Amino acid sequence: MFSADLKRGSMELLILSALEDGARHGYEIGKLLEHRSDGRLELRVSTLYSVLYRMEKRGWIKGRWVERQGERRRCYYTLTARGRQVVARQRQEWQAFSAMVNRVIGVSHA
Amino acid sequence: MFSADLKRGSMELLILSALEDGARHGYEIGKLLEHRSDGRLELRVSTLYSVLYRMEKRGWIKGRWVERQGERRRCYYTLTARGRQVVARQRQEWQAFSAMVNRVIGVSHA
DNA sequence: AGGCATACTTCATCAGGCGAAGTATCGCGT
DNA sequence: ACGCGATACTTCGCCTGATGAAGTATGCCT
Repeated sequence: MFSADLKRGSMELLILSALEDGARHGYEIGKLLEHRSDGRLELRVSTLYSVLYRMEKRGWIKGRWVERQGERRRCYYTLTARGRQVVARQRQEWQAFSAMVNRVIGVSHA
Repeated sequence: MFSADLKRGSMELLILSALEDGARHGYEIGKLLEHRSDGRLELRVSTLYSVLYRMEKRGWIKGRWVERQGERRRCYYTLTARGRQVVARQRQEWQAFSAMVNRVIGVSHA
């Protein structure tokens, strides 16, 4: 629904924010974010997993494979200490940025 | 100051919004946006002009060269009818998007 | 004359979201 | 038993758009 370019700067933050209240696996993160946005945010699987792999490689999150009887294999991700710093930083940057844009594009520049 | 990825989805809108109250040339647009954002938004010249060329090719804006005695040559851009539609559409999309993100990354998901 | 601001141009690079195609398992209805 | 949709993840190549770097040229101030 929203353009890819719009999402570019915030995919990491959105995904990280889904991990703030505990471990989740990829598919779950996707569904959660779609739910939290009332279906307005659509996450493509390729995007979702590529962001997760990238963030794990950077040490922001840590994945743990869980295989149980009668369940599909899933990789549960948790935030690292570094990841917590990153999400705080990105949240702050996003809020400053969105406030700035909203102000600059706002109506009254008379 | 803000990351390139963050800016990705909003450069066009920011620049278009600078043209809503009349014709301006490239350099002027850059300075205006920097001023309106209290210096927080830094526009690179290469970005600025490439966005302008792109938008003109798409018919959102129309450039007009002005050369006067004792002045440098400047290209003044104005919004086209199509451009007015685009800026309205992009503003709406941006506002919906930023509201959605702010809500999704917001603190309380207990 | 020198230096800085003004004003625009061109081009190669790079990262990130996405489409497409694939693998595999589980549960449900018929 | 069989098909189908949902679950869950993987890989790869494409395309777009912001950027850095380098360049051109002119006007103004000292």
